[in-house]
Amino acid sequence: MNGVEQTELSQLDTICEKAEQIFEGALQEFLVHGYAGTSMDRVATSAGVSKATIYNHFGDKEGLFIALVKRLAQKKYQIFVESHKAELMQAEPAIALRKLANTILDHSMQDQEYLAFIRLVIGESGRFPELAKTFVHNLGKPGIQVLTEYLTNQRYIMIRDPEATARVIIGTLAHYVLLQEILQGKEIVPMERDRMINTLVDLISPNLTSAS
Amino acid sequence: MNGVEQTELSQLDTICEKAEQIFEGALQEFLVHGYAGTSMDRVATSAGVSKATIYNHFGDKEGLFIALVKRLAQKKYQIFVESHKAELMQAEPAIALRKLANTILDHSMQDQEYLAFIRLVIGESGRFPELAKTFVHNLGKPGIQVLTEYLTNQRYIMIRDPEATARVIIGTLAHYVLLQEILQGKEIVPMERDRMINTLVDLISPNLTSAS
DNA sequence: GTCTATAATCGGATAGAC
DNA sequence: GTCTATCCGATTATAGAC
Repeated sequence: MNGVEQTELSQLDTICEKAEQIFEGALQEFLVHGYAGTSMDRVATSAGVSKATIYNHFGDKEGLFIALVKRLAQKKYQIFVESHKAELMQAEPAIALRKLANTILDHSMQDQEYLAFIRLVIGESGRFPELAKTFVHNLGKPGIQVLTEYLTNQRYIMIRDPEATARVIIGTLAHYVLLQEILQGKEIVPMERDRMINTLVDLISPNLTSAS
Repeated sequence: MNGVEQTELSQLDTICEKAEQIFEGALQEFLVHGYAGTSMDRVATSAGVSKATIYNHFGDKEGLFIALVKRLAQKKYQIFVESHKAELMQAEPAIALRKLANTILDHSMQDQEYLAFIRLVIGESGRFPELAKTFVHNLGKPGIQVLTEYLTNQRYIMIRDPEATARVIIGTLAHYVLLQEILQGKEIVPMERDRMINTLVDLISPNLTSAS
C-alpha cells in the first residue's frame, strides 16, 4: 500500500471505530433502559465519546436507536437462523425437531442480551412500527421459512399445512421463552422444558414417537 | 340515610372519582408512551386534575404506574378468563378448541388497549419484574389452568400431558397475535387465521377432524 | 471529526394557600 | 384533599474552538 491509501484507511478505521464504540455504548443503555429511559449523556459516557460525536454520526437520538436496532436484528439473524439451517434437512422429524427445539431454547433462554432485545422491540413496537417490521423480516420470517421448508421436503410423515405447522412449533417455543424467562414466570407457572419438547414432537409426528 | 352518612359518602365518592380520573388519564398516557416516556404533567392534564393530587394519591410516578398495571391485569383477567371458562367444558375438542381459539383471537386482535397493554408489560418486564409476575399470575396462569382442566377432564381423546398441550395451544395463539398484530407482521408473514386454527385442531384431535 | 461549554426546555416532586 | 406556583436537576441538541 502507498501512503495515501494508508491515510484513507486509517481515517476510515477511525470513523468506524468511533461508530463501533457508539454502538457498544448505545447497546448497553438502550437494552437496559429502553428508548425514552436512555439519555444521550449516558450513551456518550458509556461509549467513551462526546455527545457531539454521536450527533454527527447519527443525527439524533431516534437515528441512533433505529440504526442500533436494525444492526442488532441482522446480527441476531446471522447467529440464530444461519446456525440452525444446517441442523435440519436430514433426520426424521422426531429427531430433527427435538434437536432444533433444544438448540433454540438453549441459545435464547440463556442469552440475556437477546431477551432484553425482545423486550425492547416489543415494548417499542407501537412507537417504532418500522423497527418491529424489520425484526419480523430478519428473524421471524426466516425462522418460519426454514422450518416450513424442512416440513415440506421431509419424507417421513405427511403434513397437511407445513407453514401453519411451523408456526405451531415456533409459537410454542417462543411463548415458552416469553412466559418463563422474559415475563419471569418460571416460579409461577413452572414447566420442564423436556415436557414441552416431548409434547410438541408427539403432536407433530405421533407415529414416530414410541412409548417414550 | 342521614346527613353524616351522606357527607361521608360524598367525600368517598369524591376521592374515588378523582382516583378514577387519574387512572383514566394514566391509562391513556402510559399505554401510548410507556413508563419513561410518560410525564406526570400530561397525566395530570389528561386526567383533569393537578399533579399534586396525583402525588397525594399514589406517592410517586412508580406508585401510580404499579397501581395502574395491577388494576389493568385484574380487569383483563375478568374479561378474558372468566368469559372463556363457560365456553369449554362440554363439547368435544374439535368443537371446543375451535370456539375457544376464535374467541381468544376475536377479542385480543381487535382490542387495541389490550395489545398496547401487552407491549407495555413486556417492554417494562426487565425494569418492573413484579409487574410481569402479576401479569403472569392474573392472565397467563389462569388461562393455562382452565385449558388444562378441560383437556384433563374431557372424555373424547387421550391426552398424554394436558398442561404441556395447553401450552402448545395457548403458545400458538399468543405467538400468532404477537407476530401479526403486536409486531405488525401481517403483511410480512401473512397467515390466515383459519389455517392456524385448523392446523391446531388437527394436531390436538386428529381422529375427530374428518376430511375438512 | 471531535471536543468543551452552553442553550433551551422539560422532568419529577413539593410548599403553601384554601 | 385539591389547587397554583415553583424548585432544581436532567434532557436533547447545538455553537464554536481545534
